[in-house]
Amino acid sequence: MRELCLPVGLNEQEIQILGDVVSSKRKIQRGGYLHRTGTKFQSLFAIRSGFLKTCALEEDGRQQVTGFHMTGELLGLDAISTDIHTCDAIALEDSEVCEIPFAKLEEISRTIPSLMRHFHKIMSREIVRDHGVMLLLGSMKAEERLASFLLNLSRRFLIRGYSETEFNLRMTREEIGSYLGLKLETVSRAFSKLQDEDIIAVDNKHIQINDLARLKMKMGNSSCVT
Amino acid sequence: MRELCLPVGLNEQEIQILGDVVSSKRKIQRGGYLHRTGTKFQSLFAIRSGFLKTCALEEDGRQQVTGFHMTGELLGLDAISTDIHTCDAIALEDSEVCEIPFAKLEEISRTIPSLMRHFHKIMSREIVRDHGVMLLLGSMKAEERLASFLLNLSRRFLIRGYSETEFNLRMTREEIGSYLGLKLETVSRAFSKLQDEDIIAVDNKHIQINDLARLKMKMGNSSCVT
DNA sequence: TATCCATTTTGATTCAGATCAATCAAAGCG
DNA sequence: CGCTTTGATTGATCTGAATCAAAATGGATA
Repeated sequence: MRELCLPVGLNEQEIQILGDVVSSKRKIQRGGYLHRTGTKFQSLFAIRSGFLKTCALEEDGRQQVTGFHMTGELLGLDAISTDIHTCDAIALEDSEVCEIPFAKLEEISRTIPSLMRHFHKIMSREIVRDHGVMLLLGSMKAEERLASFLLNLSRRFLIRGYSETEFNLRMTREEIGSYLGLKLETVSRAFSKLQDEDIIAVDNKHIQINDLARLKMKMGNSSCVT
Repeated sequence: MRELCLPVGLNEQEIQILGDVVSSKRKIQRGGYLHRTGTKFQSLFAIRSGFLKTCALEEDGRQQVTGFHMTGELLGLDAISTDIHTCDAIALEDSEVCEIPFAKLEEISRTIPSLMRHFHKIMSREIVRDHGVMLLLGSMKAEERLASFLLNLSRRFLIRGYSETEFNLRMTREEIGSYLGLKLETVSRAFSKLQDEDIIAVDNKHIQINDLARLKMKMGNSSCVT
């Protein structure tokens, strides 16, 4: 329970109540679906371990990775609006999630104000995150996007107690490209460029950040350079 | 009260309770700020009339329009996560909003389940909307983006009882460009192109859609054309 | 180990949109 | 009523990323 994203600031009894709601755990193999676009929404999913991507797909076949998700994050928020999942959630490595029946969560959040409050903050944070991606897609160049992406991963690994300068990517260049609004070749070139400048070292999926400061520079200095 | 976005499916007594919470109305002149990035978050704002834009701005000065908002929509959802507004909200025409103290909304939503449910749907819908914009920014060409934008406006005007084929834009080409991840010249050219094809008629801010069906085609056929 | 398939890298070329620049129209103002 | 400012359109040119193509690498499997 403790490792869930939700119980922040709850007391023992409240955690107990929440624990009764978070009934089942589910394992998803690498490549497996946690949920599919168009299916009925029942539950949110809290990631206990692993790594997943979410993909939106339009009627016209257009498809895009809308996010990469790791331990402690909550999936399914988009489905609340229509009770239908609006994206696929696919495991990029073997993963484990807790299923949280949404109706029950709403019910108990009525009696635990801090839970409700926290849940609202999580939804709001997702909106803020999306605005950040919109900014990235709308105004950054390829290299800036990749730098931003790597720094984002770096920070999230750090928070979870892993190295912020050395990690393995779980996704392909194509998936990164889809997320960043770039073609996979462009992603590859951007990696090579950053490596040539000794800012990072790339060995296929393994990333070593040599110079965090300069990587941060890469992200936000387009206006300064010009 | 009735025209607010929140009271969907509430009974008389519940509407009464909500009405007590939605205390003050506020008028904002064209060009005025409803709220600013970095200021303390207290309240959500329900738009009663008018038209506003929200702008995210990064530390590095980068700025982007994250949305255009009209009657019945709810502003401020992004600020719940940190209790600080993460964007500017600026009126593009004289507007009127209802202030909804968020703490009170959370409180009464505990006693009115349908209100809580509805509020969650509104937040979730915002997430879905943002994913749509991400898709647009990540995978559409200029002309497709503009078509998508016009159709979105068209639908929203229709819902509010206005013409879906004839309306006045409240924002400049530059603001449209910022929202769509394009430069203003590109927006202007895309307008001209659609006009040359007799799909729309443009007279400065006045838009007449001559062929809704073909405009929809424009939006989603990049894969078919190729 | 050899084979196959997916993934990644790199190069050459093309193209959509950015940038630079000029013109024009409408609105605000002394 | 000119004058200035702001916004919009259009043209010419440049550039970053897409596209097309080929080779290299890696992992999975027989």
